[in-house]
Amino acid sequence: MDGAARRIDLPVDTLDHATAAAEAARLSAEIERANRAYYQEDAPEISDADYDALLARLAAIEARFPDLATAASPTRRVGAAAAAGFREVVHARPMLSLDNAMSDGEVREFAARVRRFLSLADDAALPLTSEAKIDGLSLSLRYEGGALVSAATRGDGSRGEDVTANARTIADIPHRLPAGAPAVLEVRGEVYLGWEDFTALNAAQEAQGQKRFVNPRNAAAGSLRQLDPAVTANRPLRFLAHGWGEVSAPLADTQYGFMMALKALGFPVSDTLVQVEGEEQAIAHWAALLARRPSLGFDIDGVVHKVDRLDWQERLGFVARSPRWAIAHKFPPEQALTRLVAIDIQVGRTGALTPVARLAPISVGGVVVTNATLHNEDEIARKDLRVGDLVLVQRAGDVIPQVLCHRTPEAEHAALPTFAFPDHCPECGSLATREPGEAVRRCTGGLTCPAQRLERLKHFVSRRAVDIEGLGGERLAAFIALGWLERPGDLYRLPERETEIAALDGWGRQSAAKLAIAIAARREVPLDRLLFALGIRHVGEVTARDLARAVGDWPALAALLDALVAHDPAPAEGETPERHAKRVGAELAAMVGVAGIGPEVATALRDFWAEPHNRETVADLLGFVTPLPARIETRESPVAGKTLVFTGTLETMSRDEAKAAAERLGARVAGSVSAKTDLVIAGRDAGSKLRKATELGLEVIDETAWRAILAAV
DNA sequence: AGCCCTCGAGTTCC
DNA sequence: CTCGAGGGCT
Repeated sequence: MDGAARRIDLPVDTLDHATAAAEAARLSAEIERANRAYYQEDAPEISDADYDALLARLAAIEARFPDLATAASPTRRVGAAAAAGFREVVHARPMLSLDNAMSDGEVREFAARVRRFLSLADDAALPLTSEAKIDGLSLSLRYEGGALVSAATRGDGSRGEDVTANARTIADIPHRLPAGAPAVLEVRGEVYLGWEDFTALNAAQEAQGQKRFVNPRNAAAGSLRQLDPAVTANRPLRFLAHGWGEVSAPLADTQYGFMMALKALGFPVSDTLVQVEGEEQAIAHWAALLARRPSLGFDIDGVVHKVDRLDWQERLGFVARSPRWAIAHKFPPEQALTRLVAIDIQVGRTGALTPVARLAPISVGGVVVTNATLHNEDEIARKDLRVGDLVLVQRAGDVIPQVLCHRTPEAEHAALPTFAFPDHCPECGSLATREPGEAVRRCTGGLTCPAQRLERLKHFVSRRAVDIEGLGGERLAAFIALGWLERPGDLYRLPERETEIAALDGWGRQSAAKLAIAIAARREVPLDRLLFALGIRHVGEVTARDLARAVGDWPALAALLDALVAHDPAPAEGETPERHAKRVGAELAAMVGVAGIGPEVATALRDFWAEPHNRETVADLLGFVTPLPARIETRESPVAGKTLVFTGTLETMSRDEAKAAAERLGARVAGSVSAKTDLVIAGRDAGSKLRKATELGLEVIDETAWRAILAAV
């Protein structure tokens, strides 16, 4: 940003035509350069604010001298593209990630899990497919009536970026499918760059005085996310299909058959794809590909094994964000030795003091690593890490660097001082303590600690919480320093200061207006997100969602919280404080009555609400924000919203499968029978739970009736 | 009481 | 992604 922001701009209306033309040319060049840095190298050279300022200045000049506004001007091209940006695409079927296996043993466990879930014998045949896992980026191609209509990146799995124009420039991707293709077909695969093409691309980049790409994966990512498809067209990107999303008519009844059908339709399919009889052959294939890795010509980071039968895939379904019927069998990660230069302490939003290793820069698996988390004080002690040590570093799952151990010669290591973990917060100086039995040491400063205050606000605006765009850590910190921001409600007061913000260093009128819009867009927030955003201890995304769905809306939640605070029984005769806390915790959990919320979480909820300061913060926030009632799944099934209990042995499906099926139908599955149970499914040899259900007069059905419910939906 | 699984919290790279 | 903790099952 050198010069750009500091340059003193003359008012546009005082410029003569020649000066304006010169400045417009200079601005255009500067914007083009920034564009290249941002889009092609994924390495922005100037801040968004500075970029906005350049663009705004150029637009102002062009507005006064329209003849300077050529068709090629960045205000046209970038402006148009930026307005559209990359459109968001909602995936018809979510794009999931895969569970990882780091060893042969974990692949065998995967196979055992699958057999158990399907109620197969331990030695039953389990046909799998196995193929190399390419280190590129996932792409979903949607064809309607045989024509490519959209191409989207994975994004967060449910929503990705529309890169259709760029995908059309990739030679491996068919624009039209032959007759006979399904009316709707979503093909998923990987976009990547081969080693030779990567080397050539970097040579070309260097020849043009541009930055080299770090690795083929980043180069492919940067190339696909070009705003100008012409640039993508010049990059030799390749594509390999490995799966599918929505399909109007099934193409086969096995994974392998489906992939062959895609091949017949013109999609490139990996020549490493094979059908195997079971996990042992899959493991052998993994070993063979590890040996072939150096001669493949492109990066792979493991092998993917999938259950071949599609009817089994369907039964297995999904857990959290990954399918139960596939596993990524990773290759051993690359390791490297480097020097531990320092250990810094970071303070998180809960006050947790986290040690971070500062490392002498070292290339591991194609990326230069300089930092790595050390988790906590015990971890440092366990590995006996000392500043000055030579340490072994690897990138776990090829992403996050970790320090494995030190490899310093003993005499040298012994001479280094042991690391003394601070007992005071490095940010605010407050005492930092450890709860008995806990691994983390926490700053006790609470909101008086500037680090905690900032981290809590960062959490509030983060994508998974309230999701206010354009507010990063630095901007938040600046607002806090100005005294404009202390608690979440203050965020909604920022738009009142729009003109003041526009005048700040690094801001412009456009960026300030954009911020005001982003904030205004979040005056209605789904209750679950809002609850998560409050940052109550132990209440993360999932718990917040479960709780919000259970209570429904904000008044109901507030009533529950009030009731928790009101529940304050005195200790019984001779009851120790620990026992008392435990008993009350259990009582609170029972009051909440939501699966997954036990004594600890219930107590955290009460403690949060018992704090007058927190209630004020929430009241202040609700002056601006309307919580949207959590939408309750009202699926068309007879068990939606009901609590089910399975008992006895099910003959045709495992307990896990039954539970997953019930949850798909919107039911909740509990472990024990109580008055809250709506329906009991009794299998063979049902015992005490069935007796209790009969005593309580609950509805009880057998497995046949249960299957009928499943079949009816 | 002990085990397994899920969830929460913190972090890295770009 | 990993580790630790909480919750629920056996």
